[in-house]
Amino acid sequence: MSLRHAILVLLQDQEASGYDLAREFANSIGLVWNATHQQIYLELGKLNEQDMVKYRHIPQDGKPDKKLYRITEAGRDELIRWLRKPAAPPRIRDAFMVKIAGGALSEPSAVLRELEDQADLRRERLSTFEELAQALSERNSEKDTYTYLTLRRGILDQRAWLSWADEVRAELRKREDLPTSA
Amino acid sequence: MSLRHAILVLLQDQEASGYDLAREFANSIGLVWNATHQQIYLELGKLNEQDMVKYRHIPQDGKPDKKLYRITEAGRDELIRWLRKPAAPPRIRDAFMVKIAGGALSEPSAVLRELEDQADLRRERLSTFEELAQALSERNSEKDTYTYLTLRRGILDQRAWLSWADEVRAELRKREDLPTSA
DNA sequence: TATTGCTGCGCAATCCGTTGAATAAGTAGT
DNA sequence: ACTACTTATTCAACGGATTGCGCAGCAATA
Repeated sequence: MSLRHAILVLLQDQEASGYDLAREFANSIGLVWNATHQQIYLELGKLNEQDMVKYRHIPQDGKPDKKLYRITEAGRDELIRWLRKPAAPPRIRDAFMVKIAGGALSEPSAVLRELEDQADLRRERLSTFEELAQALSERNSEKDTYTYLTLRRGILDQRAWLSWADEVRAELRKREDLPTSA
Repeated sequence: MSLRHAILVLLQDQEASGYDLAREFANSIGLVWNATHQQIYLELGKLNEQDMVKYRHIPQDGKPDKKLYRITEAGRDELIRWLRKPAAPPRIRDAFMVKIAGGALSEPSAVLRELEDQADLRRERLSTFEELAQALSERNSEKDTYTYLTLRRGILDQRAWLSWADEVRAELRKREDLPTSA
């Protein structure tokens, strides 16, 4: 349960609205933790009650008003406290992998089709991450090290997935056009 | 929400009790989806209500009675239907990665310590998977192909993580003993 | 002109998941 | 003899997460 901490990490160096955070969860931090806007607004509400964040109300015209949140001392303390204690290993929940495990029930060609869809996604992410990492490493500021390392994780992960996909492709093509064993 | 489907996949070729399934979730399929026994019993209850599975009540002496579940026609249909429709991309929730992203607040030495703990876990898993994959590829039966591919995924994943860890180590050692930028 | 999309916030219902506990009897170890 | 673990199932409470909906107005596109 550390959506709260992911939010606090993001608020560490910027003031942001719930909407801003939602966008960041879709991008940068989304690589590491994701959440919908409903969850984020809810959690911001709780964090506010607990004085971990506070906000300024910003009236806008043309657009709806917004609340710009920033982290408080108490929030930073909580974050540091959390950073100190060991994290539980991530729980794994990959529906596509469940499909592979149960793949004997499908036709190889159907599995291959979905594999390619997933591979497209991964390739897209890979190039996004690579571009971002490139940009970061050029202006080599001290502070971005951790963002860079996070991106590297994403990059290595996509590459690993794609080479696994190569293996699956090779394996399934042998079986394609053969009758299903179901 | 496809714990149900993971269960159906497991019941595809064996009759099993909730307890059996729980053990399998801790091992083989746990690599791909995990669940506690409470969840499994609950889901089996629901699946039973919906006639996707049925059970035989087996009285035992010495041990508590058990219910041996098997998949029904309706269950198999549901599974096939699910296999056909594209899977949503997995949601990512990795607390350790959130820590890296917010790492500027911690001391590098603390991050390194936790990195090594995680790395130990990964190395352990890696060798388990490698042994299992080895065993599977020796008795090369048609049917195990999918299990093998699932294991390969686990193997490549652990390796990718470990080489990422090498990068982190190299990067953080530069910063070790330097004052925190917080 | 109608539709879609973006900015921005929020509620309510429901479902999924975790934690903790209870029951019950056998077996293995100190 | 006592403790701990394994087999086997289930309940209760809570909190996290998803889905669906609603409001509101502006900009751009079809």
